Amino acid sequence: MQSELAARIADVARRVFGFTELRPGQTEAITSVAGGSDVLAVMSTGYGKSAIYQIAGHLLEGPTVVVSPLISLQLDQVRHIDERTGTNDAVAVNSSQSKRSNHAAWSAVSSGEAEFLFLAPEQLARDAVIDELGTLGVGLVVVDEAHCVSAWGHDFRPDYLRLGGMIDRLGRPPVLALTATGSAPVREEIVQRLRMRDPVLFVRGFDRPNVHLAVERHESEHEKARAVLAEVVAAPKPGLVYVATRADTTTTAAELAQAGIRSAAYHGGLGATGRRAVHELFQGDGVDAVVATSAFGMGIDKPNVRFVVHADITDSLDSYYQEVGRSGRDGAPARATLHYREEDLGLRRFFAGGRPAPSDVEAVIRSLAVDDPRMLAAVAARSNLSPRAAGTLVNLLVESGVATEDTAGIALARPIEPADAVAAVERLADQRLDIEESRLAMIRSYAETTRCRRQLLLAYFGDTLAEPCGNCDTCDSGSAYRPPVPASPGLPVFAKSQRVRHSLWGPGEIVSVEPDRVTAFFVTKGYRVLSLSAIAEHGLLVPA
DNA sequence: CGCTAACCTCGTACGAGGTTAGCGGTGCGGTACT
Repeated sequence: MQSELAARIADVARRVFGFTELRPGQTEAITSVAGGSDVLAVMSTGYGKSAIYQIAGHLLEGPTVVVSPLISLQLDQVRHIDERTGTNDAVAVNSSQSKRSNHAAWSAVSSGEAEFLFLAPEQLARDAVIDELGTLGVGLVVVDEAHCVSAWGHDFRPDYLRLGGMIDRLGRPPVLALTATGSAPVREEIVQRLRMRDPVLFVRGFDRPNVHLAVERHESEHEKARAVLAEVVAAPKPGLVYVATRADTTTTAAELAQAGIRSAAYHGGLGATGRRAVHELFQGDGVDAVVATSAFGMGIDKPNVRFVVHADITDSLDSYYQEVGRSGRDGAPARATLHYREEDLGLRRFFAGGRPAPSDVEAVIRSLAVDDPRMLAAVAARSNLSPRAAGTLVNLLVESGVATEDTAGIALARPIEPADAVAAVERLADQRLDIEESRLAMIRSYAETTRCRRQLLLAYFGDTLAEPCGNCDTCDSGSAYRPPVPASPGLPVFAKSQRVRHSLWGPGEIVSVEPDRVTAFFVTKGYRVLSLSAIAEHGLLVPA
């Protein structure tokens, strides 16, 4: 039975896609998906995540829906699959295409000509799309770049948080979630939001030992800018420079050009044409450096990126490692340097947002007290809010238990005073701010540590590196090799991934263990570092 | 939260120093216009 499936996998891989060999992890993941299990695969870009759903999709009855965050990414994937198979095996439906193309795509899927349908979550949120898919009997739902669920769902693209309900409405076919990065809390949130059932977890190709890690600390903005320029001028090319604002992409790119570096600026405001032009320049080695906001990167699979320089700190180690992961994919030496000023954390705090306006919460509550229909669009219209703002608030209300959402729409869980709803939403928003602040604290500890950076980074992602890596600045300077604080006898013992309970912060999970302290992630508080002696003294933390 | 530009105040009566308002990321979809 098992070998029969293995033979079918090998057959589809070779016959349909021309793959002669699959990598470790790929076959296992395909086997799990084809056997009907939910799967979360955390694999670096270039490892071959796409092959998993391409082969599994063909093994399962019914079309495969691929949820993908960017239209440009969807079109790349469609082209890629169609070129490999030499057929119209993949299609996309989105707002960038004409009605006619979208109609043709639907026809190709319903006739069975196309196996793969690429959609953004906003498409899947439309009733007409769900209804159409319902008649087709979707065999597999793939959520590509699944970390977007946690990174974007809460405020930026609220439909990401609603994917779980949408998949329910499709009759719960197997779900395959794919991402290149995922700390334990991010993985957990993906599983929970997508309502995955007993998911099988695959983690492969995460560490990039060839990428040298370093942090340079600066006092003044001016000094930092000069150091960034000097580093990029001297570095082997090509590479990426990440900055925090759109304005900085332009000024830094101009300064690099002045220094004789072929460079281009990139940010979300450029428009589709400008963005494509920079992508193509970079991909074809037409520039030495792209200076970009976080908009640049998803879908980039360029092997020879020699450096990723951060002129500003990111909002989390998750984002940082994702951006760093764009370097050194060919295995040759590459450099990742973070230029750090404590003051730069302020902008990240601002981006983390604040509490929603009480009047907006009240408007949504009042709109839910009115008669049907209570679909999101109607709620948005009645509360005089944009669909996005309304979606964010509805997500908060549902999560705080004030409202419920099912296929019939959104409703109040019970009658509630608007002021009480405001208070409930504010509690949740504050909790989220606490968590964001704690994620910031974790990248700050990466920036400020004197121990091995890679050990700290991998520990954050739940990986253990027994010895200092030998390829980061703290290893170069020797500070990483300073003998660790010896464990004192009589201190409590915790293990990585262990479930715990804190007397104030409730349930959590141990992220990493050091001789004198542990880092844990608490659902309501985010990351906290606790000293073992304090735990012993006050009995604050116990196994759950 | 922190930076910057623009304005204000004080006084060495034109330049230094203080105060404050505005701004800052990620993309989908649909609509209105050329």
